[in-house]
Amino acid sequence: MSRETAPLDAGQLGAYFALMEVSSLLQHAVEEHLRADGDLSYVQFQLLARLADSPEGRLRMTDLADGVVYSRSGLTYQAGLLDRRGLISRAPAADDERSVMVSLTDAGRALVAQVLPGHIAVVRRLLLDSLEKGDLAILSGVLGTVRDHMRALPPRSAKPRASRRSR
Amino acid sequence: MSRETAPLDAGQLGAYFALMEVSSLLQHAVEEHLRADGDLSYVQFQLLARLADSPEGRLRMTDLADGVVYSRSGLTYQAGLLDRRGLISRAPAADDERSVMVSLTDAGRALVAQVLPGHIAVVRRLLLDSLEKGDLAILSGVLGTVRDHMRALPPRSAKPRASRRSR
DNA sequence: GTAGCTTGCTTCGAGTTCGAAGCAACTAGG
DNA sequence: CCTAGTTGCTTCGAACTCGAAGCAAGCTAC
Repeated sequence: MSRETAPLDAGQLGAYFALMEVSSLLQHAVEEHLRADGDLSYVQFQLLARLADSPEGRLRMTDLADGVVYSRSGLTYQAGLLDRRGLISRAPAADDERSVMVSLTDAGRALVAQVLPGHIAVVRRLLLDSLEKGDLAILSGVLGTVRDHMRALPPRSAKPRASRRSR
Repeated sequence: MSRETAPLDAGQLGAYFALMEVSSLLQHAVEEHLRADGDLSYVQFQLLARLADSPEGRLRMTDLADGVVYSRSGLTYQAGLLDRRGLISRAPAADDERSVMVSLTDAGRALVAQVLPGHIAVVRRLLLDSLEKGDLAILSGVLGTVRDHMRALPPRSAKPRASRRSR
């Protein structure tokens, strides 16, 4: 049995399981709140939040999809919903006719502002309150490293269609 | 603005985002592998693995659903699929006619054994390889605490239907 | 320029998800 | 026992998700 596929020891298993379970529970809790408080799904909130966070309040579809780890077709669907509700608007990019720039509308920005406090409260209650101050720093440090590591490896949404980087 | 809803500082935000992003990326990667290697979804694998892990190789539907943070109706659906493929079997519990005991079949156990090495390899490559030995222990310790904290708070699947604890 | 590629997005179909409502088996209180 | 409440699971409908296929705009090399 190679080193790659050798069984995981208790610590490794524990970390992996705990990670997936915590994120899963947290997501469910957050989702419940967002639905009640602003009639938003978790994905929708993520999209709006990411837009609100971006310097210009607008992003290309692809960047948005990659940001939230989401399929492109799924994004088209969700963008349709958000557009219909007047929370975002879409327009072809000036420099590239193919690209669609998604912008947050005032209503969208207002909705984010409306649900954010409750959202934060949930995250605090479930995640942050059970962390010591030191733990928090460690957690974000460690997970940050992991994320960069992961992002460096596989192109998620929009993987190269034919050729790979090296061939 | 109350303490509960005050904005999160950079460290808190970083921890929260990193957590959700890492789990999301990891899940997608694992899912891809499981699909290719054993025609299983992530949920299905979790269900089988949990059964394989249980002392008797069998569990009640509800416990299974709670274990993987999944809706009861969703579990019924997935159990149907797994049953049809001969990976699990279902039978009413002896002591309570309402309960359904789910058992792993030999085929199910074999399939878990088949996909496990690859599964481990993916987890290792994406998650574990980017962790220092010390980080790993810390991560699993911290997340373990968080999980217990979360589990203690809200009854996820199967929340009280009518009355609440206090009224 | 133009043929052949790559890229950005959408459409489509099939499969999956959830919560609400429903049904049967247990349980408590009289 | 009966009645009312609770619990375990399934059914149902509506919504969401994904990847494959499709289409148009951009790029490259001749």
